[in-house]
Amino acid sequence: MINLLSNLKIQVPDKIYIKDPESSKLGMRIIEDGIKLIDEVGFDDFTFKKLGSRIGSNESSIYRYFENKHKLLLYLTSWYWGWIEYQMVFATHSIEDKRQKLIRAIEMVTREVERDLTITHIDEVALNRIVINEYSKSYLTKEVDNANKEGYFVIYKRLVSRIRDMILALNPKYPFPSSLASTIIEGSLHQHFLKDHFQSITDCNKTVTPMGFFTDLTIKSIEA
Amino acid sequence: MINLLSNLKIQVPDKIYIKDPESSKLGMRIIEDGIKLIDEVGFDDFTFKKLGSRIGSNESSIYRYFENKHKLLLYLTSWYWGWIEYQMVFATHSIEDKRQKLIRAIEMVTREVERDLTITHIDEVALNRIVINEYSKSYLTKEVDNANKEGYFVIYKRLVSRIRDMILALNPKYPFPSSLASTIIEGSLHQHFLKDHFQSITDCNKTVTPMGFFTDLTIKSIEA
DNA sequence: TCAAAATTAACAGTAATACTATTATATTTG
DNA sequence: CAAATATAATAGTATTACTGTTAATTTTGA
Repeated sequence: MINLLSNLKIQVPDKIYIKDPESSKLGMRIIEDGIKLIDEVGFDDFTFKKLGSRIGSNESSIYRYFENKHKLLLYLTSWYWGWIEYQMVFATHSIEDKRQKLIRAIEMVTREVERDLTITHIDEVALNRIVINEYSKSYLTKEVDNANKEGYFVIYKRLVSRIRDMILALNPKYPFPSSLASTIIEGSLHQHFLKDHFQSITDCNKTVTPMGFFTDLTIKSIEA
Repeated sequence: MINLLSNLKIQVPDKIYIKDPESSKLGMRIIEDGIKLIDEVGFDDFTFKKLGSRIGSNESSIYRYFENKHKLLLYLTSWYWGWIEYQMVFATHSIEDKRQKLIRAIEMVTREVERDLTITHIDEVALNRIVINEYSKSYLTKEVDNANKEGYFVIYKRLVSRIRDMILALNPKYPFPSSLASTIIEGSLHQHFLKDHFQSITDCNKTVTPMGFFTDLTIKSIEA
């Protein structure tokens, strides 16, 4: 995987940006330091002005790449899900056993992420924290339906669909494959969040993982 | 239940507000129209200025009740979970069969809400939409840990704990009772949201309900 | 019932946000 | 090397999220 990825570019829906940030040095810094700054101060307190001064550039130059900070969040989270999707597809494609394939897929979408050193300008661990803390804000808006129509969530939806298909492959009669797939992905983010802030309402900690919980939940649900 | 509730006041942690909105006419209107306005324009576009002009009052008068709009959201969602908790406790307390008790509890926290006509100043249906669309924003902030320490989420956590206890009562050996309980509640909100905006990644629709999905999931998981 | 206390309305003001627009300078490309 | 493009610098605007002050109104309790 490691060497394969170095030649791959994660494709983000191009309507999300005005100018492709991967196409210039400034664009790369917007992504690189954008991730770091959002991770540090949180999305709510993040502004293009702060990012500009951090990268020694100007607020208005950043506006040439992204219409607003919400679009930047959509870019970052789309990239994240594209990266997860790639890893999941790669890790599962050669597994013939349907059960093992699904288990591996769940592992890939629920596990703790590690740095991908083939991609130098993106800190995936920080980005994972952003997804855990901020992803909901990308769709919990009055404009969801438009954003969805524009295709801003295709990658995420495709990832959910892939898991749904693996669930159906294992048990074609299971009545809630899409809901289970979306629950695994969203629920995993939520359990990671609870583990860090609300330990009393989760079992996840250093030894119990969201992966363990969702694997158990899935297998029992569809094999029962 | 209907007549019982009319004499009950849902207790919201008092650190959330500066002055108890239930203690005055203006306070009641802040709650009543606050719900309507947030429901209409969304929490992000909601301001005290808009609410003030809507209720024929002044921005700064609202600041006497709530420090900021985030606190108002915490108040509304705490009230909502307190209301759900009350209904759940009431609906389950006389059920002896552990399995039936848990199923009923899941029903109460996942079902579509209906107006409670004993409470005139709160539109629970609109409030339910607010919880679905905005609840995450109440805790996905850099200040979660402080807010949690101040007790702003006690009601929600208590509700999750009640369901965890019912899960454990049914199967004391089930290894993920807290995670399952929190997944039922959070996941149900999420499925309701998907049903309205992302039909392709949920099975929920007019006939299939989040209730059906989570009941199946829970029973299979803990009885397997 | 009258005075004090509390509440609310009205108004003014501030720092920050989320932009847009313009111009000048630097860099890239054909 | 000229033209095109990208970026930096600056200025400006409407709105937000407040705080503070004063005046009017309502509540209360002696």
